[in-house]
Amino acid sequence: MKKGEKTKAIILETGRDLFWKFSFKDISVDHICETAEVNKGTFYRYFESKVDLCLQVIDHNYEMMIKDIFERSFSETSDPITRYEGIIRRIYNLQKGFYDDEGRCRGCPFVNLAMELANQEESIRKKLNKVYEGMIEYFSEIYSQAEKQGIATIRSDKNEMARKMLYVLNGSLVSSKIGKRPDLILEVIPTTRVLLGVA
Amino acid sequence: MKKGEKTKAIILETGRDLFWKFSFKDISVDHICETAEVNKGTFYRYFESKVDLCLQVIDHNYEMMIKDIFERSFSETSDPITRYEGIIRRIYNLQKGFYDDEGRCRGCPFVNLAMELANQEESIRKKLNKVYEGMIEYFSEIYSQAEKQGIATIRSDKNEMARKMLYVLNGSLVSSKIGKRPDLILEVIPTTRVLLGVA
Amino acid sequence: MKKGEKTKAIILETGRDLFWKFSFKDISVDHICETAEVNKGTFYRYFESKVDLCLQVIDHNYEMMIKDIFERSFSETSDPITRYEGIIRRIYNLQKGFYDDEGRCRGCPFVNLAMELANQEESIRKKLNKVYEGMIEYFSEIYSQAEKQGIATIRSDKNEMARKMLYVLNGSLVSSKIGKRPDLILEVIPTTRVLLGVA
Amino acid sequence: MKKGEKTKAIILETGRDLFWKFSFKDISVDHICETAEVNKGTFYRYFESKVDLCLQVIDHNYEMMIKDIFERSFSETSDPITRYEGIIRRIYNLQKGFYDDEGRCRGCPFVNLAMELANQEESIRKKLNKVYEGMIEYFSEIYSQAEKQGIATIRSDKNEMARKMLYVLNGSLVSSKIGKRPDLILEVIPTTRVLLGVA
DNA sequence: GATGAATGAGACTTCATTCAT
DNA sequence: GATGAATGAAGTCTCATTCAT
Repeated sequence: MKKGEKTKAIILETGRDLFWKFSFKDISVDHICETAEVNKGTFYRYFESKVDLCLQVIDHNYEMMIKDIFERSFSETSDPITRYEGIIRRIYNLQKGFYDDEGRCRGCPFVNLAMELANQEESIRKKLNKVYEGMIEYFSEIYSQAEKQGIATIRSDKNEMARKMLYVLNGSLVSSKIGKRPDLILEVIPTTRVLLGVA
Repeated sequence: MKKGEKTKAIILETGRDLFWKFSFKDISVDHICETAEVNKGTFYRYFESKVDLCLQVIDHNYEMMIKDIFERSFSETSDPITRYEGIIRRIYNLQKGFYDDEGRCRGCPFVNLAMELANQEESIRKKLNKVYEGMIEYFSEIYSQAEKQGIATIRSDKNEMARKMLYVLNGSLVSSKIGKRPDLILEVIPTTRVLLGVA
Repeated sequence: MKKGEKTKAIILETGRDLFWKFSFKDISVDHICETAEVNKGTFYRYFESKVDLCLQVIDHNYEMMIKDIFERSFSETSDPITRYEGIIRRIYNLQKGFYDDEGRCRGCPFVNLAMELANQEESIRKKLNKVYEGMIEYFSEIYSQAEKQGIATIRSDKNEMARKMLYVLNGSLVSSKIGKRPDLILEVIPTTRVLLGVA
Repeated sequence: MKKGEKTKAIILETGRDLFWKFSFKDISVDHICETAEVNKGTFYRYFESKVDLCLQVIDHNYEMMIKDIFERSFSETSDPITRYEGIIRRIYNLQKGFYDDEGRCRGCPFVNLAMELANQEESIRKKLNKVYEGMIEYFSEIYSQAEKQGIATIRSDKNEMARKMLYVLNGSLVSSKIGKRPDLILEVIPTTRVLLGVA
């Protein structure tokens, strides 16, 4: 890794952390630069604008989520329900970690940005929409398998079912943030069992 | 209504509209004053700060939601499922209206503010938490009745069930905003039927 | 004059002075505010942007030029040639004053801004174009009278002749600034006599 | 031409083009480097500073003007009036070309820089002053010949007459830029005929 | 000989809030 | 009771230049 790449990576990681912990509008470029210990000119050498950083942060978060949460859960087992529980448990562990460290849940980095910016920054809204399409594919896969194997007894269009699974998850993340209650995320597991018709 | 009260009401309504249409940070006090056609000095006569306005906007939104959405749906019928569908349909109509007028869904005014500010403005987070406790009481009531009447076949702690109903609703509002798809809100109805175990 | 008007007038006069003495790009809003002893927020209360100030400065300069140079010269006499000489002499006196005070000629405030900004700020170019149309009307009037009275022996379209008179004047202002030689402006008088065919 | 010389020539030509098309302050060193496709370090290897580049651009422009406009017009004929007309026509053609390509006249590269920088960058002012002294020599020569040959009937100090010829030319270049009217430059020809007293 | 990285000052502009009338 | 004026901190972003390879 060259020097420049390292600098960019530090800025990216700093933005990722601060935007998630607080919000997009609450964090200034100055703040990011101070935290990352880089010059403001350097920031704009690597990112066209604050929004551009945000866009790249979303990409970065997406890649990490897929790798550390979805793919890891998938690689552990081939049972779709266990896979799903692995995903939720990992999300819970993350928020529980934030809660223990910071006294509050950070919530979903995608939902946070979406609610803050979707109606003002079209580029961000579009990217977040694609993020959720990606997640829906994973959920869709889980449902398909569960349905094929007779574990899930409820018949549905697989994308529609995946969307519903997403509603439950995102809704619980919202509540856990508002209520400072990471435990609520665990309620997603039995809820989704009912949704899929798993005994 | 006295002149002063009227002025305050105009500011409150303007804040309600703009914070919802855009976001808290995107709307400046200047912008509110220009739109409401009041002087900046006047603003600070009626509201201690921008956050104070926001707090009162939340109260106002809550009152309107209870009156226009929940109570109206309750007064129409005594059937719990029909009541629930009335609530969702009213929420859908609202977002559909925004979509037709503005080309996008505004999303839930409480979720929006929560995701934007919960981790920075504790006073706002607390108030939003109470808002959802209020909503949960309504959902709890619906479930209790449905369960008592044998319409809902799934047994659960009523508050837990109400929370799950909220997850589905809030999750769908998030997705409808990100995807500019008000129709997704209607998916809440069948989803919740499954959750409650309604035939 | 109300307080606000006074503040605006101070900013306007400061901008007029600094833009003329230096240039548009060399003078920052900060610099103007410090010189005018007003807060930056106050600046933007009265002017939408730096370009907006510049536009109003041009208007202000134009009004002053018409009043103090053209109208005054016209009111002194009815002889067109004497009127013209009055105009040039007043312009010379102005630049001579700058030269004595500051060691250099400021040049024409309109030509300066035009050369600096015409190809980047269309709004400024357009306004400056109108300024010169205004000046051409005065020169046109002078020529018309001189021609009617038989003082000017050269026949020409009056607007074309006025434009030529403007070329000589503006050209001399350019040279006086580049050469730090206010005296060159006085050469305009005999030059224009030849142009008009005045004995 | 060695590689280094070539690199320097590219930067010089890029600066020449951009400073003329826009202005000195509007063009950043970054912009020049990107357009010239050279590294910023390389820029500062060949030029001490942005002002240094500007100084060399002026020299370069001067050499090109002398060669392509003045010398070429002189070599075509020995008649002083035809020579003069050749100069003006070439200047017109240049501006007409800019107008056709870019929708506007660039104006005189010397006048542009002078009005923008004369009062802030003494080194640039001085160099521009010398440029005009050079031009005056050519005009002086034209007048001398015309006067000697009896073509020009007006008696004058030759340098003074040359200065006046310059005023007309520069003034028309200013007007053509402000008015986006390259045709105005052609008015210089009859104007100067009157000035010289050519039948 | 050339490159990419870094710097710090400063650009224009907006903010929530307070003060004086 | 209400208005317009003023404030200073902070916002995003660009600049000419230098440094370390």
